[in-house]
Amino acid sequence: MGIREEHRVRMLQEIQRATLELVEEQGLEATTVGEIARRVGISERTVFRYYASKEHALMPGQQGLIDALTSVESTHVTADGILDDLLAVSRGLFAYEVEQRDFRRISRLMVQQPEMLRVVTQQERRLVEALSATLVRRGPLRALQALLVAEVVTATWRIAWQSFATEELAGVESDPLALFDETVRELGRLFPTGQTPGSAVAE
Amino acid sequence: MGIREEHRVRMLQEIQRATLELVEEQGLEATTVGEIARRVGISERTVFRYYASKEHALMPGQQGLIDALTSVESTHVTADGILDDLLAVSRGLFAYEVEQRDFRRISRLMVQQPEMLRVVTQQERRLVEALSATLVRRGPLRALQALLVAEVVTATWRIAWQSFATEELAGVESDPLALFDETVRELGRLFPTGQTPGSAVAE
DNA sequence: CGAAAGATGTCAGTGTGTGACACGATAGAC
DNA sequence: GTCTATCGTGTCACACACTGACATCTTTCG
Repeated sequence: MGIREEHRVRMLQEIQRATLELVEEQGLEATTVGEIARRVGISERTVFRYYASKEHALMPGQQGLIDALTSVESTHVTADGILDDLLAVSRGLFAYEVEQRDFRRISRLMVQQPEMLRVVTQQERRLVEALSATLVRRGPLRALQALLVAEVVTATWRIAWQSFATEELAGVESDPLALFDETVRELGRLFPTGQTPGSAVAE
Repeated sequence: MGIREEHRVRMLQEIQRATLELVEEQGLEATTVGEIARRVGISERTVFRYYASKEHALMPGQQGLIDALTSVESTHVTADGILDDLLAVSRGLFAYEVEQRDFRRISRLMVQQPEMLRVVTQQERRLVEALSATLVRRGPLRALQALLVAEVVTATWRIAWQSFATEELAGVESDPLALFDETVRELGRLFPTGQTPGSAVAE
């Protein structure tokens, strides 16, 4: 594809860049689509032709994470085995993403502006849906298991990210891999025996 | 408090009832605040004086769950012990809630209209924030642990709820307690040994 | 009773998001 | 290289979700 595809990619980038700048300057709420359009030099209408909403312009979505996770071909047949594989891929991608400039900028925003966490979790819904659907379709997992695995992977990613963002803003230059591992480790510690808790208690 | 408080409670109920009806009839997107107002017989402006948004009118929030969980005084000092206590309380509340009429109606909507799941998870953000904040404030848990516990409790509730809703819509009349227990059990099975997975893999 | 506080409707305004149309630019056929 | 279908863009009109301000009526409480 020639000029057209090229132009489209550039526009997507320009709009995202402008949005990111404005949100850093004024916050998400205070930034209007009109301002974004003006900064890029296009009409408001055109912004919506590239991104479905302000939020999408800011954070086009975990498409990379979705693609990576839904294309994992696990050799395991148990839920915990598949989870391990997915976490391993997430771990690698996390270490890579964390080096990207925009990822860090969004991390900062996530800690500074609580509204941003809403946007992140919102986008992650798509990941949970896509991943659990994939797992059910081609795996030996039941719907409940697939959903649990997808939610755990997503939550792990988000919490590791959030922790990283918090530490970094506090001035600590931490190792992303170590932080991801610690998140997974602590998560595992929540289930020491695999027993069902609370069965004896009622309301 | 006399007439005023009484009237306020009634208005809250009436608006919620009207919203629920309309969303059942037409879906969330298709239902406008104007319609809600008209059905109750009040002005559009007044609807917003009772609920911050259409979504809040439909589902005033897991306030019950938030209150119940943030007031749990656990005797345990480890993350997994506290998690057990919180899950036990959730379990009891789940069994109770599931008997409520509106809870079932919302359950049905959750399965039928995918947009609804967005609303639910949205509302649950407040729960995660409130719960993790409480755990950090008065518990021996580090921020990361508190966040993990809060996310796990929330996800468990949501998944159990979702499973229940799915089964019920499929015609299966299932035992909510058993379903909640199964969700917790499967979750525990995802972490059989507590080892850190994937440490050897990179991207 | 009378004054302060609260609830409601109306009105005007901002911001998001969508459909329709016209116009200019590009791509591929010839 | 022209010609035509397709695509990108701006403009306009519109629907809907909210918000602030004001006037009016009602409840509360001294």
